[in-house]
Amino acid sequence: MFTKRLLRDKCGARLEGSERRRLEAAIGNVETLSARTSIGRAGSQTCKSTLLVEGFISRYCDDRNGVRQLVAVHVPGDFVDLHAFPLKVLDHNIETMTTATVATVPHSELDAIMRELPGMARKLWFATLVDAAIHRAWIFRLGRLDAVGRVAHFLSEANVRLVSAGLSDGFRFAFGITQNDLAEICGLTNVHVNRVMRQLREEKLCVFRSSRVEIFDPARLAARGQFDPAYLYIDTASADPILQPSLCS
Amino acid sequence: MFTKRLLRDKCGARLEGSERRRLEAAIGNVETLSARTSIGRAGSQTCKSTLLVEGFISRYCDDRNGVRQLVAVHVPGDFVDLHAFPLKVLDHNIETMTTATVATVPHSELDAIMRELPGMARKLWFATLVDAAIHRAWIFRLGRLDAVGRVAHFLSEANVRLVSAGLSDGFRFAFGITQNDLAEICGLTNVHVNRVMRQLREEKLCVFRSSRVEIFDPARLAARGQFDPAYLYIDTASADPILQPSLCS
DNA sequence: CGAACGTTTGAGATGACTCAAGCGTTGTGG
DNA sequence: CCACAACGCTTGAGTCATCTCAAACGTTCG
Repeated sequence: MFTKRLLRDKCGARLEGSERRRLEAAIGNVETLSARTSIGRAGSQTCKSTLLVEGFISRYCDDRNGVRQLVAVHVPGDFVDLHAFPLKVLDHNIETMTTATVATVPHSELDAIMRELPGMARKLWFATLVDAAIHRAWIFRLGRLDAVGRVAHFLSEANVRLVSAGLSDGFRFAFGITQNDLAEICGLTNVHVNRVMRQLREEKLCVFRSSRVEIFDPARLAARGQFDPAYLYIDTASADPILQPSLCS
Repeated sequence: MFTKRLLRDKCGARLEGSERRRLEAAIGNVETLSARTSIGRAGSQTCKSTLLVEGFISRYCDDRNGVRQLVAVHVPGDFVDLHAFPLKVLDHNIETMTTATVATVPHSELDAIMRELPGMARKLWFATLVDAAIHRAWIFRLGRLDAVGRVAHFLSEANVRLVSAGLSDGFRFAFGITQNDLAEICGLTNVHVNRVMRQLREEKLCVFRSSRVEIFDPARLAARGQFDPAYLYIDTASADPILQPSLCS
């Protein structure tokens, strides 16, 4: 089943079996896209939303000179552009960061789901609000942390989200992005990200090599980035305890 | 009527008369708070949401040393913490920036409204997604603009939002915040904000004096901050054309 | 009138940037 | 299977934007 991570821990409550089945039935098509494929452009109208099954997807704004600032990174299980369901018009661009498998859900199906399953409206709304909470954490990261702190904060966030998705054991995970992507996430230059990575390596906090992140000390990394996972609204009660170590005490 | 600006231009469609009446009927109490009064704390549970009638309210995160990063500023008509309705737990703090009049809506009333008026769920959801779009613009501002650009971008945003609320004529508006607030919004120090304001004054873009902002050239200010109002999702068709000049061509 | 608060200015320190070059890895076509 | 191109990573040197610390000034309000 290609949607086994579907919205896991992202709705404030587990999806009921019937809800998950209905959502999966709503999927129009599933396809695998190569890295750096555009999925949506700022200003464009849209009548479908995208579930990320595998890989990573970014949302970003271009500045006047074409320099990017990422505003979100999505992990498998995320409803990448569910906000486009009410908004209809995108205010930013969406692109695969890696090879990615995506499932498409027509907005007409979402309308039907909201009519048929009264609890789903609240759960889908919740999922978009978690995205907003992550946006707030990114604002904090850019506004108040230095370069090392920003990268430490982002990698801590990625780790917790990937643990929740079942794609990290809490210490290492596959992450096929580049130092340049990290720069566009953290509001830095790729040159400086490189120096930051060296520092994180020398301080024995983490390494990022050949598309894999290894975190030697999640608690110290989180402390360096002032990371507190509360904003991710992961329901620790419903989550598999083995996959939910206390990373940030 | 203290809620005449209620959610104006924030729902993707105008509120119907019946919807506005129902929402006003849901208001529990209205009170005027002095500046710097806390309305909600990170980590706290909440069972009501706040409509801002008059004044300004901030949402912010504290860093380890108690330094603030604002993640949102609300203008009259905003549903300040509507996101707390689905989320229930706050991930940040909320505080008045100025003397402010607020109306409180219990979540039980919002539940009732969503049952009674089927169109409202979508409109309230929309309003929270506009907040998220503003968050994204703030991420862009912090990640990719220099100090002058950040302040120019924020003041351009404030101007357009206040025009929409009927509180700016497109060139000047009352804004009872301090340079230190501006610093906490733009991820700068108050000393540097002061130098930025001098530069904006010398370049004849805008002045901020005795709690009033005057923008001499909205288009040039917007250009300096790479500001494009599309992310505010203001429905220009339904807005009063006199209050919606083309500020950022 | 005095206290509290916000604004303004200066001088020196520093974190991140720019530009430039070299190195390592990966994938591909001859 | 090698060679080369493309891409990403690494390092250095010099510059610049913003920060820190410190002090003085202006304004508001009780």
